[in-house]
Amino acid sequence: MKDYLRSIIRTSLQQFDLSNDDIPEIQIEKPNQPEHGDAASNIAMNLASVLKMNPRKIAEQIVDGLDYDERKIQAVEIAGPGFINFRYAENYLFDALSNILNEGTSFGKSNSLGGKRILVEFVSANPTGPLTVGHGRNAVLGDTVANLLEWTGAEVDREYYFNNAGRQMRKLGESVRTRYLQLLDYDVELPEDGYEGEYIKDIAQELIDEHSDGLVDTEEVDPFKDKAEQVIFDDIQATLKRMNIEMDSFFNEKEVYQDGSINETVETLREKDLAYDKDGATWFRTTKFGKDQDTVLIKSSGEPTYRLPDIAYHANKLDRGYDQCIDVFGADHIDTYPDVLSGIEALGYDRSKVDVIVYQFVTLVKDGNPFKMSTRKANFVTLDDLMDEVGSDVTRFFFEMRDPNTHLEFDVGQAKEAGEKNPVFYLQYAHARIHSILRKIDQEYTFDVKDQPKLKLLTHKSETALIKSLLRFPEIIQSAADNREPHRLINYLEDLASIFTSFYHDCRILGEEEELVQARSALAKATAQVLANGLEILGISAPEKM
RNA sequence: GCGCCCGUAGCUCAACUGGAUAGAGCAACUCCCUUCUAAGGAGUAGGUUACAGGUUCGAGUCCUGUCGGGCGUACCA
Repeated sequence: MKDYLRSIIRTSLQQFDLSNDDIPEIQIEKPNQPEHGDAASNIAMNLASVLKMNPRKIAEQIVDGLDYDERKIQAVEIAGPGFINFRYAENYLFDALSNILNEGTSFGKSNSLGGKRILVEFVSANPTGPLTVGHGRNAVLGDTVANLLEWTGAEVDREYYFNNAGRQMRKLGESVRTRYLQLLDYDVELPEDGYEGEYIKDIAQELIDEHSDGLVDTEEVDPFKDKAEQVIFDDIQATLKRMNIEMDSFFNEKEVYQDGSINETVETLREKDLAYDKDGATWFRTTKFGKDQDTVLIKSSGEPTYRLPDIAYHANKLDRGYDQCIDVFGADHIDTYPDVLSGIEALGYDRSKVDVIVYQFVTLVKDGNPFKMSTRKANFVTLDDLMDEVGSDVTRFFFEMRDPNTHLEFDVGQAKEAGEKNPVFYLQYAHARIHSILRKIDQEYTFDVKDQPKLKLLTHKSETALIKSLLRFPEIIQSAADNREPHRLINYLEDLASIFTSFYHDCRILGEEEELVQARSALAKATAQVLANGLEILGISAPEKM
């Protein structure tokens, strides 16, 4: 419909002497006030300075030149400083409703990203401990954005990038070894900066179950580290699965070392004079890309910093033929990704193919005070704990309902309480209510399948409002996907559920004239479908009974 | 010090990328279950959109400055 409005406005604009450059994007939006119609354009105001005319005058001329289909548009009005307001025709609404019922589980899907292959990289937590609520925002955001992109036609792969080498993993192995020895009554102390979590003891216990005291004399950390990695990864995957997240691939940082691309990357940068040696280290000329300082790629110890494998990894992604790579990470990485972009640009890739979703940190509040989480110090709240308390639907919803770009406060003490009266139930409840009615209709009525519902009977203002809300669904998905902002979908679904509830109170279904029962049940069914499709994208269940 | 993000009702957050009278949910108060699920509904109250300027037909949204909070600013990841 928006496209249709844009096209007829564009046609009418031909009466003005305007070059294409002078015509701004034609914006169509839904007015806040119902009296202002179903759709509005501010085009006349935008053209006022170009045409040097009074915007209302421009609006009048545009409207005079509008050639619109009366089966779609019932009325066009000019209001305020020069808004052009459109009212949809009833027939259009009925056609749209019938279209929703026909499309069913695919209603809302589009092909705007058709043919595009997109890689979404998210979670990417190193296997040093269980996933915490801090990771939760990343995990849910990444998965939901991936779902949104799939609904707009893209072919999406989900990837988890990790590093099982390096200092932190070594500390982890040492910590397991210490706990192992302690469980066997040896008097040893946890190393400095060791991992203090209870889960380390569990891993040590597993080693005892498998090897008894056979590892007591093992000096190398590897057997402990490898066991820890395996146990922790199993745990992480179980947590993800519980949250309805399934990765397509896991990428070990080690791969970019083994296939030589680390070296290639450095060599290429050297050839282009973007890398050089100084003080025993290898530096990346990030000053060429607008930074204040150059950045170390390889430390004087010979060990690369994380930036180098990051650059090689992103090049690897693009080599795999993705049209777009999306990274999801927290605000603490905000200063590092420009280096990665500069790096792949230097290697000859198109940096616009890498897109980054930065989300702000989750602030944990316990007993009214904020506190810092640290995996190493074991003061964290795991996602599993959270799901034990409130379930996975509430957990996902919680991370999806807020703008990624704002700080999110999470009160542990109120988690369960919030779980009991969480807005997610409002959506699920509306869905369950509809199915309850549909079950009763199934029992009490037998509509002839060939008998199309007489949608023309749906003229109550609550019915009209509900239909109008339903048909916005596809454009909501589009904007949520384009902006990588799942909370837009949540806001919409809450609004829809609220409009449905008004309909539910104003318009009875059971016990009315049979034709009206059929028409209203069709409307209810379409509503349930949209709620279910929306919840599907959010990775949240849509129960038929509650 | 410098860079990025945030500041909206008592609390947690929206506001369709600059639109018309800034909205929900909790919490508070008043009502509504002989009616398809009360996990619901109707209503009351609650605001100088941190502050000060600026840009224009129009600013919560854009620009400048101030204040407050978060995160960075490593040869850590």
